[in-house]
Amino acid sequence: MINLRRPIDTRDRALQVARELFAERGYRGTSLRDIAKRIGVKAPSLLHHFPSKQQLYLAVLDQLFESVEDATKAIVWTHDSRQERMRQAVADMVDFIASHPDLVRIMWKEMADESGVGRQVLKRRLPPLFSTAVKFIFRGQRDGEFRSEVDPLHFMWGLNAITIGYFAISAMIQRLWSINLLEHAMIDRRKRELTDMVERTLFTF
Amino acid sequence: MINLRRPIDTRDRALQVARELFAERGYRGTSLRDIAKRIGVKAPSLLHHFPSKQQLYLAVLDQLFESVEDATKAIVWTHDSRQERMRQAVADMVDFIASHPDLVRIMWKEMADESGVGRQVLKRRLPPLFSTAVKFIFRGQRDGEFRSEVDPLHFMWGLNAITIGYFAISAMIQRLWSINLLEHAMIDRRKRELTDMVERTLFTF
DNA sequence: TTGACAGCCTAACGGACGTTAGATAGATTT
DNA sequence: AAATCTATCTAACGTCCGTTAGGCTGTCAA
Repeated sequence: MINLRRPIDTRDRALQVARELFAERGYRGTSLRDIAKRIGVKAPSLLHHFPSKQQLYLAVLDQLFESVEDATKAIVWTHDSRQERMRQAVADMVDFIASHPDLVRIMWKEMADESGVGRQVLKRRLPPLFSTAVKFIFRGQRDGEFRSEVDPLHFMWGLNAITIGYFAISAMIQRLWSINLLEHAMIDRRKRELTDMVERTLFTF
Repeated sequence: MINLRRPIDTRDRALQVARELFAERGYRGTSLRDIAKRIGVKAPSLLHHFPSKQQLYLAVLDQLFESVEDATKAIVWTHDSRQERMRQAVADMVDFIASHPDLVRIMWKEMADESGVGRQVLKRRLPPLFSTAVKFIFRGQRDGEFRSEVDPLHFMWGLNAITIGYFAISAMIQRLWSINLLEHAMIDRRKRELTDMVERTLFTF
């Protein structure tokens, strides 16, 4: 009989499908059998590639954080003013988030969940991301480009809520108002709204 | 033997404990046995008061929406300018949310979840709440108090994310930065930040 | 006084889940 | 050619879950 198995594929497909399902239904709402079925494989086969369901989830989470960290690194190195770089960062952030809808939903579920499986991963990988942004804002304040009465960390928590949180509920908005926040026009509008907000609350003029 | 049972209590206690646990661990992460144990009762006894776990959850959700609707009604009827009423509404909203931490977390989980049990409840009760706010902003725009280039519905989604979303992750912030967002000083700060933001992005001066 | 009922209990059912054991078959290495 | 390894399978185990059946007991109305 012809060999229909493509060994290396299964692991990658598992990561991809797991990401989709975890984003949609959460960790507890997704069974290994669900993931396996969508790949066209039986559940125990997944445990050949990952030691447990929990480890599979953590692998997904790690992959997401890596793409976030890559995106973050890509933002920082330009020679514009800090105000211009901030504007650009917000726009890039929206683009990135909009093109990774699964990421936003998993990340947000993990942040909002108290009994989350990924607590350790968040504890390790989230503070450095915020720290980078906080330092950036702090330097801007020192140089008089950003308002000094703004608390950088609080500002970032708010910005986090209004970008990630905003898109995390896009599925509900689609259901209730039949408006797709991930559409091109909507993303552009959101970019403008957020940039405006950041300019008005953070920038000195 | 003395009768230690206080019949009416159990139902109320169940609603209260269920609200706490659903907020903390989500619908799927909370079992009837968990809820029952915390009340000091066995699981099947809960089904004497509620026909199923799902109905218990929906009862919790209904209760939450009622308190939100009550709070909303309390805001509207003053005779100040719309700008002043908006400022007041934001402050009241923060106070309300901070004093109902369970509400925020359940509501947010429900909004972010695609397979949520409470979809129907949200579909019925969320749009009217937003509609009230949207009409208010719309009238303010007509009278020149609010910027006309702001889209009221988008603005409200953003405001929703930055208030509810912000507090929904307070447990994580406590864990990662040892800062309690629900403390008095933090709530006041948040009130000021949000009022500032709303003034700067929505108000005409 | 008695019968209905409310509120709890124990026991257990059926199903879903994560996981393990062990077999099989093709690919790779020796 | 033989041995080993890799990726899958089937079968099943133990656990947890929501829910049901049925029994007990104290309360209260007729």
